Amino acid sequence: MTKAKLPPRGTRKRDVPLTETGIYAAALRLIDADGVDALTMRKLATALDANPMSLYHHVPNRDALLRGVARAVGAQFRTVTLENAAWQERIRLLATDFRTLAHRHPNLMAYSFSQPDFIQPEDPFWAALTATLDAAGVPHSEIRPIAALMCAVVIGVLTAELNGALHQWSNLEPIVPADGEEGPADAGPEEDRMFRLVLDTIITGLESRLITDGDAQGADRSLATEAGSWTSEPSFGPRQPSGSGSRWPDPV
Amino acid sequence: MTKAKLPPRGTRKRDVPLTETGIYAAALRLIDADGVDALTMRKLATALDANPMSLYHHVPNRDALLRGVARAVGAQFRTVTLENAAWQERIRLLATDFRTLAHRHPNLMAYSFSQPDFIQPEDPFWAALTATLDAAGVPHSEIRPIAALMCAVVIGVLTAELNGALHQWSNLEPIVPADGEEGPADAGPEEDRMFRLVLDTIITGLESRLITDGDAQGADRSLATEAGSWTSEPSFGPRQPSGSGSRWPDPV
DNA sequence: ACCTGAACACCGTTCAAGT
DNA sequence: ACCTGAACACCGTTCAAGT
Repeated sequence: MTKAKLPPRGTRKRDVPLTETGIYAAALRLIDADGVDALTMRKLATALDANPMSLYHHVPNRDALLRGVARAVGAQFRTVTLENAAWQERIRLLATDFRTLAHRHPNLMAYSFSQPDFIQPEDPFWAALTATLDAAGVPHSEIRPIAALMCAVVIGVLTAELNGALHQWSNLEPIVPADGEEGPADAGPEEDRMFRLVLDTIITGLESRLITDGDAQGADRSLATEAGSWTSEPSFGPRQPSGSGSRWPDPV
Repeated sequence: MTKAKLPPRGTRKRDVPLTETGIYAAALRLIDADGVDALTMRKLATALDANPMSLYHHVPNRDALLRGVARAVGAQFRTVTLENAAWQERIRLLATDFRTLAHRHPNLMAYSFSQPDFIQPEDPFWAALTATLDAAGVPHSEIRPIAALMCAVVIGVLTAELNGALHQWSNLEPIVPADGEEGPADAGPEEDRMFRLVLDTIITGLESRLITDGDAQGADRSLATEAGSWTSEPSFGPRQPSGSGSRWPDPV
């Protein structure tokens, strides 16, 4: 890297030739800031201090650009390490990692979630999910449909969380304003609790189905004893993923 | 513009002044045909045989137009009649009616599902859902979060069905082609089965939670005896909503 | 009151021409 | 090989002017 060639004057943003990955990185920055719709080939070019038409030398078109950004970000996440914990915990870990990624780049993920090819058969994520369902005792013919449904469910809940629908729906039927000022506080912990609630509910539902179908080979411990109650406090719970690799973004 | 001046081709589409509802109807036709992104103020105007700028006299802008179309179509559905069946069946009915609407206008609903204000507190649908959860014995403080999560889950599954993700994910890991030609057939019945599967799973999960929390006042009958098995045939099942109002669109 | 033509400020993308 | 200016075919929307 030749540093001797100093930029002409002032803040030149790019002293290096255009690269596909560099274009993706700049696009991700713009998407994080203003959303996918606001990302424009022309605005991206000026952010890169380049001519708009130069981009087309590295990226076929805008759609391919977005796909590339989504793929690059997804690669951050698809390297989930498996452990030999109970399948319930492994599913929880996969889902919370998914959610962490959604929190990190909400604008991009809201777009990615609407793309049908967001999850690919080669993804380590898909392999981990299907392997977990297999370990749980799901019959082989049902593993892929169940995995697909779980992806759809988690994506649906995350989409509703990201666009604010979850929060708005939970607060429907506005309560009459009492004397004290009870602001709706920050949305964070309540949505944490709701996410755990869906996860627990579908896991419990899966367990029931596995047990009903005769002895399931992998589901020997019932979650009934540790099932959270309706009235469990949002501030803490026994359902925290036991720090086995799921790290949460700083509450902003 | 006098009537004597006819457009070149004889079929004049509009001999009546522009109306807000007429604009919505024409917009819905275009959306059904080509999707929301392809709906353009200019194309809509030519479809109505009007000047593009005339539309702005009845509709503030394109966003308001789309909201209006979504609201008009949603009103078709939000008049769900409640019965006094078991809460499980009532939830199934609400969900399948939702799905019927999604099948009738897939392009529009794929857009509506991404709008956070698609479900409003005044909707009969929301009232029916919360009343059903209340009847099931869900504690009052949890009714709205649970209803919100069920909406998010159903919307997630329907979105994945509409954009083909559900079908694609289910067919991941391509099977080695055996001797016989086992084509993937039509996507319809398999997705019917998957939709019932999610519904049953979350209903079973809810039942478990209700029973675990001590006696739930409304859940006296267990679904265990009628719970479908993993290997139930897709062609029929005991889970059909008993013809109590859920009508399916003609399989196209 | 309702409609309209012209115009503005944007888009994504093509293409021939530069170096 | 990489880049670029000009241009094309679209957008949503504003606005002054028509009837």
